[in-house]
Amino acid sequence: MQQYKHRVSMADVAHAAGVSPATVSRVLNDSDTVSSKTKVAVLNAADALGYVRNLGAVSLASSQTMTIGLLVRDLDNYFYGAVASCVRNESAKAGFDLLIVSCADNIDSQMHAVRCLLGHNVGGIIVSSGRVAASVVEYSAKFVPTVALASGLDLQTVNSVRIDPKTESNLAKTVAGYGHRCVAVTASSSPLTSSLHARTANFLTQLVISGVRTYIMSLKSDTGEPLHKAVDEAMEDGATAIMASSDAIALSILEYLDELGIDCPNEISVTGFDGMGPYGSPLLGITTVKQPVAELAKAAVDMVSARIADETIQPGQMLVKGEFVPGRTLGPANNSKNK
Amino acid sequence: MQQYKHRVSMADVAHAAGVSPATVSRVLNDSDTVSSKTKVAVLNAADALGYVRNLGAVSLASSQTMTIGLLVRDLDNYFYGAVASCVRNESAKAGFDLLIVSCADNIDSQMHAVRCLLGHNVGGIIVSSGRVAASVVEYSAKFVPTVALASGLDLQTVNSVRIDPKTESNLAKTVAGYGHRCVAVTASSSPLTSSLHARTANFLTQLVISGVRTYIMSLKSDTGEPLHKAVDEAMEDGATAIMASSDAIALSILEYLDELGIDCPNEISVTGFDGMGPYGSPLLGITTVKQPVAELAKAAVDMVSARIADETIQPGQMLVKGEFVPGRTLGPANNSKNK
DNA sequence: CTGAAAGCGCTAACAT
DNA sequence: ATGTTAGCGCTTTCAG
Repeated sequence: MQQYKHRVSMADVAHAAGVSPATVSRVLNDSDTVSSKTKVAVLNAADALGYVRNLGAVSLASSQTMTIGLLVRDLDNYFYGAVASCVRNESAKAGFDLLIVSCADNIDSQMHAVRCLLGHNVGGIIVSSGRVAASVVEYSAKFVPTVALASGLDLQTVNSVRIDPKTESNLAKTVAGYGHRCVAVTASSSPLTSSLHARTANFLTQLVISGVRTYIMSLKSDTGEPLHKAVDEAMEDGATAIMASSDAIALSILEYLDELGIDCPNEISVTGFDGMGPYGSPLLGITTVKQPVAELAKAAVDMVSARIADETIQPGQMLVKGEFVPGRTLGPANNSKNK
Repeated sequence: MQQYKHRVSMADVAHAAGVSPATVSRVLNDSDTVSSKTKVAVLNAADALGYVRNLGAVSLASSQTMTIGLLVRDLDNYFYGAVASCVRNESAKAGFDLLIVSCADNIDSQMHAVRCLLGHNVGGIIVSSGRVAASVVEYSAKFVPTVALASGLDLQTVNSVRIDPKTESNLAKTVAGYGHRCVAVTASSSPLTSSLHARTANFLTQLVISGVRTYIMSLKSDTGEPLHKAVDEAMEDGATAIMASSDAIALSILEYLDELGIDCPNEISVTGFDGMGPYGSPLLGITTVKQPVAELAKAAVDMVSARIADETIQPGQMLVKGEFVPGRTLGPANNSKNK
């Protein structure tokens, strides 16, 4: 534990303004039962002394809060950065402060992050990450309204906003429509995701329905050697297309194919998911789906604030539509066998 | 203000474990003066009741804190996301919780963000954004140890960690070395950045030294119409190379050139800065400089924690080296005139 | 319209 | 080794 500088307190401001602490509190809380003269005096005193409100004391005394928390696992991922950015904007509009905490890829770190948020008395928590354990989200939901944003989690106790699974099926259909008969799908394995990631599952389901042979590329990390090996194996197994569960993974795959001198999409097709920022650039030309982040964020903030305002509201689920981004990395199948 | 659910308090845990609140506090603070039997009893009770520590009350009572704050302006920017991610990892290693708040591009929002962090009793603040006003950073420094990370700000009261300006000069030299005699440099204008962004200034200085004619591309936003217009004008003015102050801007420029059917680098060269994630991809091939984010983050966290631990330490500055990334967007000059 | 006093959850002497 | 007490900065009845 470390000291932090003793700061100006409400009592100091009260003293300087020649009023009682209670009055200062009233002024700061915009109470209408204060004369405008004292209001001005207090505000001036606060300003002159450089007063900063102790939010911990405020929520301690009032059992109230104007802040919500955002838990993200990976800010080093453009998609979640964009999510955080949008969630902040929406929170601000709704009059809430947003506290963002990020965590590592293990339960302990995630639980710690949730407790940190709860410890700061957030009124609600938005969790955004496919790789946050369900138990962590459910734990959060025991204390405050919790919403899973773009997470693939489907829990009764928790609100969720995510992209319509049809968007994922449609992408799979499109791939199948290009004549691919053996398609590999990436599956990020994490100590936390016991079940298959929802997106991967949706891809697979549709591919199977479309009569396509599927191959699961199990990835321990999103980049590097393991990915290379998985790509090699998928191709050996006859896959003519790879459906990556994110643009970041798709890009890594494309880079590897480029290194190998394998032509995409003529020898093998690759699709991504997210369609954000640089990944959606026409210069990269990734065939992908653009997630409507702003819409997702707005829905998430609306949900938490509604449930904070009215405790009787039950958690609900919501789906938004993604937009197909054509790109140049998806092409007809069988070319590899023709050459 | 909104209610938040009444939670289990230390008194409840104490009661359940049949001890006094003080003992619970001792257990939670890992005091060695507690018998292992009671320790276990308390821990079990806390667990059974779902106890979550009220961090506000803790810092209120102890005037101590184990959390530091990170202020970023734009999480919707891969570079700052990466920074946030690294800062979190380093903080965790140092035993600090990290509270991240992001803000909008105006002083009010930034001041609010700093106050939010201070209000939650952070022991120190790391500010990461070129576009955060100096006054905001100095305000923060009045209360807690503050470090500017990769910001271009150079203030006495504040620590700073940034990339060595030589890295920027060297990039400019390299551009000049390719024979460019009229080079445009992007300058993001913001209500907050009164002076020129440090990076832009460093580019310009070196270009002038190298005897190159310079042209300043004033950008109101990093993308869209204004950018297009600025590119048009720079080219009309005879620029054969554009030095963008970030990869994101460079990419937007490259996309526009592509739209126009202008060949890069044969007709005009473009360089970026940051070299992170997708922007550093060989598939994009941007000639840029890679910022050592992990190193920057580590230095920043080291600085705050050192100053939190020892108040007498004076704020210092630190420079780290960036790494040149060749790419394919920088080529010899004059081609446009030859054709 | 304003002040006095109690108490939020916790820690830190001081007792024992 | 553990309990008692005061008080951190604030809000909130309750008086006036």
